[in-house]
Amino acid sequence: MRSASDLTARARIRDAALARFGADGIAATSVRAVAADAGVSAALVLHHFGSKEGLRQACDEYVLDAIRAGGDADISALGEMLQAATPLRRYLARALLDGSEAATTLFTEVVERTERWLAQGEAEGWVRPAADARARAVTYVSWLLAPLVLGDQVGRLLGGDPAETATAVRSARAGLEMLTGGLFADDRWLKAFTAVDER
Amino acid sequence: MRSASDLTARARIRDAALARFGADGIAATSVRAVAADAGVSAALVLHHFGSKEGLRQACDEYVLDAIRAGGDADISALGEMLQAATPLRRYLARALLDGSEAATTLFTEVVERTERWLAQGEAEGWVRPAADARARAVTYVSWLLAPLVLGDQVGRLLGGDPAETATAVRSARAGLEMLTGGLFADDRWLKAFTAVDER
DNA sequence: GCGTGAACTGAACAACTGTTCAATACTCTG
DNA sequence: CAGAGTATTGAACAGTTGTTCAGTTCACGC
Repeated sequence: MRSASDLTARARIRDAALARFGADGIAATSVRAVAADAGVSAALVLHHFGSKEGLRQACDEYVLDAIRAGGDADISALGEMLQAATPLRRYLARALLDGSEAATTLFTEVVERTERWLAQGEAEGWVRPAADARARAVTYVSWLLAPLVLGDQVGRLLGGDPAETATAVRSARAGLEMLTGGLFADDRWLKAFTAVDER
Repeated sequence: MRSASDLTARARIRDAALARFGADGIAATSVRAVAADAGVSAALVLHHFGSKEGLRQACDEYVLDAIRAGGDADISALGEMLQAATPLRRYLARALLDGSEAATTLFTEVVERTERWLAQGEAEGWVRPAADARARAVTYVSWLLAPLVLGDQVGRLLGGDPAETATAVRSARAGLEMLTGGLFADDRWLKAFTAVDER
């Protein structure tokens, strides 16, 4: 963990913004609050990033780069990456909900990578065939991101110790079990859903 | 669909707040904006709800009641309920992320109801046994809520037509298939995860 | 009709917002 | 050392924020 003082002011501001934006939301965070966290004046924030919107975009790009840098290997790397960097996680969750441009790009990228990955698995026999490959990829990715976005709620009900890694692992394992063996032993719900859907 | 003018001013304000809070976030929404949407003065909003925070709590309670009223039968009823009421959905997603008291209560309630439901299914043989029943229930609920919270992203990649019901159904079906048959045909990922976890 | 209380309003207030600007401190190049 | 350019600041700005308040309109029981 790097200390706050050896970073350039610009980087300190960006980190402070990332944390504040993630914790309280962008609209609820003032430029002055970010400046105070970074130990600089509000004017300097604007000097470096032009405007609050510019600061937000800088955060977007930083998160995007950070995830792209770590996530080239496979999907699980992205998961580990996100588990490690809590402020990043929170910010990303907000960005996804607010529909920022960077978040939209990221979501699209991850979905497409996942769709290819699942198609490959299907060809090699370790992924079951799907009726709607696109919908499956989208749903799978949103499931991957769910504990991230709802991290506070999930963490609270699974022990809620500050070291979130343990609870994240517990949740990930439960998810993997459902995806491996299935949750339902027969297709009663699938049938019921189909029946309702055809109406 | 009820028209805006037959409602009491208080109800109109609450509905306007629900929509605005959900669309833009609470911090980004001003009391004056809500008042304008409801066709009243800003002072009247404060007269009825005391403060902006009071207005938020009223929204919380309203959402909680609306969901409780419809969701007593089983889980799928909650799903349909949420699909129908888009403004409610959006507001709930924000509330879950912000960790409001009502959202926390709701999440806890749903998890506990789900855990009992899954335990019953396990006893009756239509749900596969789980190593960690609690973690499974929490994860399952967060998966249920994922397309809700990430609705904009999911909708965009699955056609994005304004009638969101169609895409929601598509996503729900893909999810149900994964939960019924499983996604992975063998346990390679589960084994890999266990191996990493034990380190 | 009359009064009483609720619904409702416009104007005002202090605090805070993002942003600008002139001025100062700092760091490196020539 | 001179100077150019960057980093950094405090003070000020116009606009918006949540909230207050005195006053007006309205409906209804006596």
